[in-house]
Amino acid sequence: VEPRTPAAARRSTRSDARRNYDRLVAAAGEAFAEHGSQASLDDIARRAGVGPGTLYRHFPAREDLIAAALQDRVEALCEQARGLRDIESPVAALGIWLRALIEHSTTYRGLAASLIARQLATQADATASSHAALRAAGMALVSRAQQAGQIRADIDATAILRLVNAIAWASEQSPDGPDYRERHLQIVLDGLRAGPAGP
Amino acid sequence: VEPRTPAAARRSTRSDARRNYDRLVAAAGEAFAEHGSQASLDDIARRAGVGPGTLYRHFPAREDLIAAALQDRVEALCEQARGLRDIESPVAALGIWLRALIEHSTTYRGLAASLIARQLATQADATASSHAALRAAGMALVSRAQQAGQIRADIDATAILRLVNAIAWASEQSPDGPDYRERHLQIVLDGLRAGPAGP
DNA sequence: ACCTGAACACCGTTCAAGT
DNA sequence: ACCTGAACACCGTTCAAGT
Repeated sequence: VEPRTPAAARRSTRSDARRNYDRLVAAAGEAFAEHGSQASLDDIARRAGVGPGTLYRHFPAREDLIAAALQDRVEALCEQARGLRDIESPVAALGIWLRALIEHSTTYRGLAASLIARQLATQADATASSHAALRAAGMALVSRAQQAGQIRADIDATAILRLVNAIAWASEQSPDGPDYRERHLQIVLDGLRAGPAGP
Repeated sequence: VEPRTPAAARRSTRSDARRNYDRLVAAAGEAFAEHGSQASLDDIARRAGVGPGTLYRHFPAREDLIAAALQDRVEALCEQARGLRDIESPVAALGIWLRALIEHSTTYRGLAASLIARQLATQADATASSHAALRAAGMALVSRAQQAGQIRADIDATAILRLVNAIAWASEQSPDGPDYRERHLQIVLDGLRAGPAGP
């Protein structure tokens, strides 16, 4: 078996494989939007008109399927991060991007817990995934703000991304979630600005 | 059927019912400690030596079983909150208690997501549960710090508890979780102190 | 090389039959 | 009043048989 990664399967020469891949990604996008990132894989295969084995062949883990369904959005976020390098204040740029990241993490219900948590905010194994670029983009923005002395330097970028992702997770817990995301982010940004000693 | 709530079943007069209740709680505590709050309910019933129907009779939802297994710890946390009313600085008292809350939320893997999130940090339906007292204790400590002008007042206590619980959740995401809990809490506390306008 | 779908293991939940 | 355990529905995952 050659194509172990979704990327390889996507580049397959066989038209039926390529077609199944696309159908699965489209079906997954619908199912995740309806039922959250824990949507039934059987149901996704059924929607796509393929057997469950075909789904597993293309996407060995649920995370791979989620990542594929999110690919366009992830690339857009990376692009936005590149554009924000030109902004005057590093901490302002960081705030804008973290806000967009929270929105991304709440694209599907359960997403913050499913995918982002592991691939965005841990040191390990995020290397091969499409979210590696997202993680790198976030870390660059954090580093820039830290080197400018605008946010505290006694915490690493990974942990900051994890905390911000936790805000996205928390916003799923309350019926009026979106209203609090902004305030939570504001509190964390203020806390990052305050420095280790406090105000 | 009379005893719908765990509390009612606990007070049952029949000795076999009472014994099964106790066995289930003990088995649940072990299983949750081993496999997290998503441990198999079938396995818990097996450990307790009862049929799955008996488990459901005593604990209609997984949350009821978790709450029962945590009852002693919850009461201890409430007791600690009462003691902290005597401390000089309201914000210092709040910090101490929130630290203990995070520790509580990480008693079992997945606990922050399972139980606390809904029963501690949402406006709705937490009334009847044993966690209602926990929620009330936390809100009192927050209010006291707000009224003393030590933390910002532009966010309600429920949302603050949700954010702090999110820290507990986040600490499960990294292998070196405990190390970052303290720093995350410090950032949030600094952000709460900073006030709406920033430093 | 890829697809299919039956098969397996596991789990949550219900309920008729017991005592 | 409570317990039991079989039964059902559903799901993730694997794999032998196909093309």
